[in-house]
Amino acid sequence: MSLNSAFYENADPLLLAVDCIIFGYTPEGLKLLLFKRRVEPFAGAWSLIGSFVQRDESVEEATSRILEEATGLSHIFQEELGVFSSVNRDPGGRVISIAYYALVRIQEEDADLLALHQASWFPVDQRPPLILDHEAMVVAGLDKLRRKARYQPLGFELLPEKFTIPQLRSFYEAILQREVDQGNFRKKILAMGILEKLAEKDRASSKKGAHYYRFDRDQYDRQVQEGFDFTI
Amino acid sequence: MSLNSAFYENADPLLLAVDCIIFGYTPEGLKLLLFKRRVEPFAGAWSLIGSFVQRDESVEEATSRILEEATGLSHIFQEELGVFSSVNRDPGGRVISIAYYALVRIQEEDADLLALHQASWFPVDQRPPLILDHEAMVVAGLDKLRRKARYQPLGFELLPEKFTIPQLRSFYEAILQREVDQGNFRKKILAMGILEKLAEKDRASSKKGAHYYRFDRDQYDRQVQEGFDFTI
DNA sequence: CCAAAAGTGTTTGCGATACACCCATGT
DNA sequence: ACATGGGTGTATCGCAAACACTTTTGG
Repeated sequence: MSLNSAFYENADPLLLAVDCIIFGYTPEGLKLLLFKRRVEPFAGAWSLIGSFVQRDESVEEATSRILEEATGLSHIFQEELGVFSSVNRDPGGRVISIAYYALVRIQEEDADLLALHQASWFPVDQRPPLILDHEAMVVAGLDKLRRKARYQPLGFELLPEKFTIPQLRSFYEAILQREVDQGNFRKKILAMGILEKLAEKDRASSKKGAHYYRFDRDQYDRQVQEGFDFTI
Repeated sequence: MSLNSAFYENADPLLLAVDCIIFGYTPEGLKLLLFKRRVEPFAGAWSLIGSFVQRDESVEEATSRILEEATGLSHIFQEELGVFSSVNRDPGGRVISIAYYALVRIQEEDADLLALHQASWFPVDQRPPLILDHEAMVVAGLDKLRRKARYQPLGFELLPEKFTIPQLRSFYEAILQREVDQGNFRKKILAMGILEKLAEKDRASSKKGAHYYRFDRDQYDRQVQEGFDFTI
């Protein structure tokens, strides 16, 4: 170890956890993936999914591990939200938690896994009471998602691979919580040059049918390189 | 303890630290407060100031404690920057660090304390090599400060209580790293209605003299309440 | 009276908003 | 043929950017 390990040995060891706010989206609105807690205290209550950070992994790796265990998906969008560290936040022990939010396409996760974990998608504004300070985490996550979606292309993590302009507009109406003008939205988003138009049309919601588009991440990255601003 | 304490007892305890990126500002530009490290490994090298989080304090409290110990000031602006948790980031032990950035008025801190801690202010673009991953923390802090100062009134934490419009403009030129038009800047910032004009003038930098102003936080908070956007 | 910085006024152009209008098609 | 949602075009307003101009005062 080090030449002066007393410095390290005199420090208080703590438990460090990660809790994940997993967001999804359907045409009905934003959703939140919640889990029935299995351990005391508060066994049986609704909770975010979480885990302790292990000695041999970084916090990001712990988050990826948790997300993959819970949904069966890897490479999920994840970003740190904040540290929750009140001394008495967890009656079970002195645990400091790093909250992450994650974005998943609701169709893609493994239904059996969700059942196994006793997990359910809730509309964000109809969420049940949550354990510990998880409600505060969700509020912070919602706030961050709503702010950030305005100037970063987070929506494309939540929508299906293929989507129509009206669907994308509905998503932003849900996020921004206000109406968005059809024509202006279409012109603006297409002018960015980051959507690839597909031949296929969606005929489910109108007789004329709406063209499907796909997010072109390479093009987006190139635009950003040139100082382009995504803001909706 | 809990009914199922095995859940907690089987977890790996870790050391949690806080490291502070302390920014200051002088007319010459942005400054960074660095410290000579006293303990091995890397004793004698330049470092951010930090400390382990103790069992009986939150991470925010630990940060305030560190900042007060280092500068003699309380109620310093502080905000979390990110978690640094690579498994091998610290050869001294398995330490996960939460980086905070803090903003102080350079005149106000206690000079004796700085000497006691072997601390010095460095121009941000002339900083020495730093221990561990502190260089990455500084880069992240600079990035966050530069982004955030554009749409949050962080500048007023760094400038003296009283400042002139030209001084404020110089600050934003340093932050944004580009020239800012005099006339337009003055009109915009005054139109926000968050500056209080003082009778006194600064005659140091011109014969005509420039009026001093003071940031009116109450007015700012009221404006924000009404959906006002600060963006420079 | 002139240089130098503070401070004011004027013009211009682009982008956001509002909204009118045209298109395609299943019933 | 018409209702319905997709898609296009156009007028307007506000505001940021550029920049010319006026003010003040010490040397």
